[in-house]
Amino acid sequence: MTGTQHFMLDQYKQQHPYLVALDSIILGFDGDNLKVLLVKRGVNEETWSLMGGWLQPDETLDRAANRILFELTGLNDVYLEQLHAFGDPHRDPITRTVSVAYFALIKVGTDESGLSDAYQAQWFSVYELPHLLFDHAQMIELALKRLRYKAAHQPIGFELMPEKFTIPQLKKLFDAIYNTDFDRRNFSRKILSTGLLIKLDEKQKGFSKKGAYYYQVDKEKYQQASESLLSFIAN
Amino acid sequence: MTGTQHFMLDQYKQQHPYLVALDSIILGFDGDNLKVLLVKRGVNEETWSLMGGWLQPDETLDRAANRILFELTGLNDVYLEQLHAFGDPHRDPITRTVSVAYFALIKVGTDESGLSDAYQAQWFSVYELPHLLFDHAQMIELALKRLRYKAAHQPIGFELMPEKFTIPQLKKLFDAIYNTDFDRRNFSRKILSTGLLIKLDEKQKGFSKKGAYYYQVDKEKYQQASESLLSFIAN
DNA sequence: CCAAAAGTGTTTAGTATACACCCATGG
DNA sequence: CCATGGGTGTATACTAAACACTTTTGG
Repeated sequence: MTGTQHFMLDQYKQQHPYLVALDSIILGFDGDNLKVLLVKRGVNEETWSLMGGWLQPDETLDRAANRILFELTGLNDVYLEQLHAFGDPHRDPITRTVSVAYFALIKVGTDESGLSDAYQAQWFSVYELPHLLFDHAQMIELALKRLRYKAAHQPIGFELMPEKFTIPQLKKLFDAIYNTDFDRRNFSRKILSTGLLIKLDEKQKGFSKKGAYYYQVDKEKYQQASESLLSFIAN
Repeated sequence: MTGTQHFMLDQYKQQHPYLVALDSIILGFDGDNLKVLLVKRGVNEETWSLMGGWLQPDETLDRAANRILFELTGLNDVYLEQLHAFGDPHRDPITRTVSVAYFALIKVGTDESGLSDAYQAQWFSVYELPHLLFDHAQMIELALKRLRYKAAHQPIGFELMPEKFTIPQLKKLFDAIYNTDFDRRNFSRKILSTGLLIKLDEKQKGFSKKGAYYYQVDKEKYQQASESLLSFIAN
């Protein structure tokens, strides 16, 4: 037994360790456009970067991603899921790094105050990105694909909406995600048929003359729907 | 510039590096059941393991996964895609290791001869697994979820079939994947309506009295379909 | 009172499900 | 000649897409 263990340890010792980073694609919706939150890197004035950090010895990957997200946004209960591990030997020119990318969906406007000043964070339209560090552009692209895919199959879109929202607002989100223009009437019917929305007695004022009813997500049903779908879908 | 660079290097030097492993969930179909290929670990006679290995300094993750798969199976052109990164601090009790899991779909029976003897590999039904190393059971479970999900949305199932196959055989595969019993007639129509299959002039003999026609995948159309779907779906 | 946005209804086409029926052939 | 598995057809129910019409209200 001890012999075997020693043999194993030797096997392990021969291997090269690498730094493991986490990068988060933080997506938000401002009412018109799908946005991604980027931070400024000291390296180059014109290079932006995803929010990232290093994996610490006592952390799981999920936990590390949550910690890093919290450091920037001050938010804790955020939709966050692992996207993909990136490990090109030259992706980081300084040293070999494997980065596990996560994507987060947050409700913009809910609480911008939590945004840490330390990182000089800024929202960018996902269709007009600045020059990005390393393979971060690739990561964002993949995150968008995943979002599009998932939003079509599960009620993930609500994660990007505020607590109260109108159907026309929700349609705008889907239009932005798919970069298209859904039929107002069919969209409304389809969304309501999920039974996940609760109609409130309050109408939106100031935008349109008639005013649209506010809705909120039926958290219980949403939970169930997410679970039944998530157990079926990967992750 | 050099100042900045030095600063960055210091930042990097403070970080802890970890071993990065790759583990492959190799799935196959023997005509009746969905199987996973496991190897015996020296540690314990009764513990089996996924085929795995270490990330080498010059490799991308995909390349490393392919290499490791080749070492075991001798196969090169195999469906292989990244599944998920696993990084629990205690998943490997010997040392902290982050493992990037891949899942592979191979055509069983095509060429068993390539299987390296060095690893004592064996096929297990995915519904009757032995005791597994670390978090490998979890990895297999996730791979199955992903397979179920993907097979429902893209023509990925063919990767598990031999070059020539009959519709009833393909139905058996889908029955095995979903652990259900699809309607023979509707299944046939649905599959054929994809236009991805080419009917051959040959019938299967020995199994049924009438004999079922063999089909093969229309590689060109399959390629297109995969691309259009893959560009939409994550990864 | 009208323009603009919101909400409801209807028609039509396409797809999925369930099931009935015929075909081919080895024993 | 019939049991068994393979192949084709059809009636019905859903679901999705396209589009017309009515409602509300600020200016």
